[in-house]
Amino acid sequence: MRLFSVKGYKGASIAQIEKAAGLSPGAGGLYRHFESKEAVLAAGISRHLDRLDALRDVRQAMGTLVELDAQLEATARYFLDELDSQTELLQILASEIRQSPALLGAAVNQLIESTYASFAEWLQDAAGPGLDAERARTISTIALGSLLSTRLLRNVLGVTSASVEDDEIISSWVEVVRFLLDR
Amino acid sequence: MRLFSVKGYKGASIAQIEKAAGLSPGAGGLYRHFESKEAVLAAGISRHLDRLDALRDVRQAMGTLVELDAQLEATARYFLDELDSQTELLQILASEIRQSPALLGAAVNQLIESTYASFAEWLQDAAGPGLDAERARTISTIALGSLLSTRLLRNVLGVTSASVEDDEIISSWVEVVRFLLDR
Amino acid sequence: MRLFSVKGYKGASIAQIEKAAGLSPGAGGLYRHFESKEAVLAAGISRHLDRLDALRDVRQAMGTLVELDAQLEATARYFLDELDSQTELLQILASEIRQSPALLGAAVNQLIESTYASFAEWLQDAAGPGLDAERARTISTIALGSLLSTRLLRNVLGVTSASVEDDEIISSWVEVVRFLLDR
Amino acid sequence: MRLFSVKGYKGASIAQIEKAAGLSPGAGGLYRHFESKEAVLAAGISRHLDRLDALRDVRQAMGTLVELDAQLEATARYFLDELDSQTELLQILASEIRQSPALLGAAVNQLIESTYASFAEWLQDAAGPGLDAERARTISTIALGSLLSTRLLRNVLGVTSASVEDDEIISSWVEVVRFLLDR
DNA sequence: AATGAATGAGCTTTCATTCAT
DNA sequence: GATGAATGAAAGCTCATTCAT
Repeated sequence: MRLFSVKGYKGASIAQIEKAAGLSPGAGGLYRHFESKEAVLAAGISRHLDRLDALRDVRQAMGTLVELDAQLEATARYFLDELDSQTELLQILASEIRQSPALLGAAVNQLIESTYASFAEWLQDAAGPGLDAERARTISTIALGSLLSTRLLRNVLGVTSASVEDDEIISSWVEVVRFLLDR
Repeated sequence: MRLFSVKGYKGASIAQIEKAAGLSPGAGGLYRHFESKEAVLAAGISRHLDRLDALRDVRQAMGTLVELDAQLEATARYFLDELDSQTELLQILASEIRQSPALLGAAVNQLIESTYASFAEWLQDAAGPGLDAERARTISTIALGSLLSTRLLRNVLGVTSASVEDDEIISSWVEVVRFLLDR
Repeated sequence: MRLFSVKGYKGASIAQIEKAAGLSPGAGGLYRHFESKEAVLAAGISRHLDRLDALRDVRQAMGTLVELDAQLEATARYFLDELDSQTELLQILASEIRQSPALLGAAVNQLIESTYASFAEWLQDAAGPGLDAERARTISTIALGSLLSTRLLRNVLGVTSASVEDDEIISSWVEVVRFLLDR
Repeated sequence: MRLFSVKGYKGASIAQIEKAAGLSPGAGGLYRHFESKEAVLAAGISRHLDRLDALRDVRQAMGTLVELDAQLEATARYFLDELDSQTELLQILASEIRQSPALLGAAVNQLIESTYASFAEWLQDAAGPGLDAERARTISTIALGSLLSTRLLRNVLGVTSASVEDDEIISSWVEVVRFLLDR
């Protein structure tokens, strides 16, 4: 997966993968373990997805925190950390989604959709019955999106310049979510 | 550029590019016009960048609008439209940045950095002297990031599920920026 | 011919030849003047051969000299000079003779055979009736060959090391030819 | 090496080499054994050079012969035979020396220089202290050159016409060397 | 289970040659 | 007479995949 993320699916040759796996490069030993190159990618994606169950429920980040601000801050940090730990997967998805939509489409949707939905649900719980589902969904999109964009820019698009500190982002982000909830 | 964005740099063969350009595929006619395959990409990136001057100054979207809400809404719509019109470029950047950082690095930074900086400046103008540069930069990152993420998800990562309507996003986004400015 | 001698027939492209001839490279302007690439080589060879009439008669080198030693020395110097001035042709012949034997075979034979024969005749004249044709031919081969080899080594095989001065060679060579004649 | 000598380095395609080696032409199977086309030539040259140790010491040709004439005749025949057996190498050298001077330069010098030097040393031994090194070197150049030229003409330049029999050449050549030594 | 070797297909690039302008 | 452009063919080389050992 590291090779796929760095060199792209086409750019990572079977020989390189074999070498990285401790097999003799170019000997085809990989085919004892995978049916084809595409199966290697599929298996890698699948393994990444298994680890993603965690991200699906952003709520768990809050643990036993009771204060809203603390809950939100924990959520933000957890979300950013999870995105960072999934950098390889995101890079592969961004590169190959248009070549293998069937294989990768499910992965993206699982990664993003369930996270957004989970946070929307939490928002509704936190705000009480005054917040309808659609609006909760909108707030979730805006709120998580502003965090997500920092990671997509840095980890996927390779933007290095002019980044704002995470602490700055998070403290303003907490205010914004509070504001959106209170309204 | 369409071929590069759909199939990736390695996946788009010279023969396919020639065919798409009306040349006989595989005959190398392209080399009368470009020195190498990489030069084709460089020229395409360069041409895209020339068109990006518009995006650099998000302020121009507001035109003669005087009311703050209207200004912000125009800005949001303009930003989203520009991102949509640069879909190809974003897809290529996301796919190839790790292979050709020298060639593409400038493009990403020009596209993103100048836009963020420009919006931060506008925020300072709108908020008056109470808003320092660092905080303006933070707000710009959060605000534009939440819009940007919708486009990166849809256009780059291919996320199709569960998108919220632009109108919903924008109306909440305007409120958020107002809140951040007023505080 | 310079290009052919330096890069070989295959290595010298039509575009390079056009450029060297002041035509725009790759435009095919050369085909107004020659029917094919091979015709360019043929014309070049032909032009070189026209200049070779001189070499055919080594006798002319001696001019009005009467003393045998002086005649021989003049012959040797003339022969070496001619070989040097035909370096390009020799390089091309050595490189391409096996590809275009029909085209180039005549050239080599004209260059060498007539020279050897001419010197053999002169030897017979100089030695008087005691020297039969076959032996004159043998002496010519040995004598001219020892001069020729220095040029083939240096100009065709690119041997740079350990060459003996021409003056040394020539003075011993004159002695050798005298010895062969006198016997 | 046969292909290189007949068609030249550029003219011998990888596909032809593969075919000649029993591989399926154009499949690139050769690249499992050589890094590049140039490496094939380098390996071939290197293998030829290993066999050239013999030629370096022309003295060995004389074996236990005691009579000078017999020694010289054996030397001449040995030298001519070695040159004939290195025809391929000489043809390649003559064709490609100007394209790959680094690769081939060593080969020519090893082939020629050491042979000339070795014969010069033998001449000094045979003539006694009256023959200084420079003159021995000159004689070596003239004597071996006259033999060499017959092979370069025939094997490298493809001259077919008017060759003198080896026996004729050798018998006169022995006389010449004797004369040069005795003087 | 692993490897050296092989192969069909395809890649980027070069080139001799042609041709409308 | 010269040129920009085009093209069929072929070059060197890479690679996913197969297979006997």
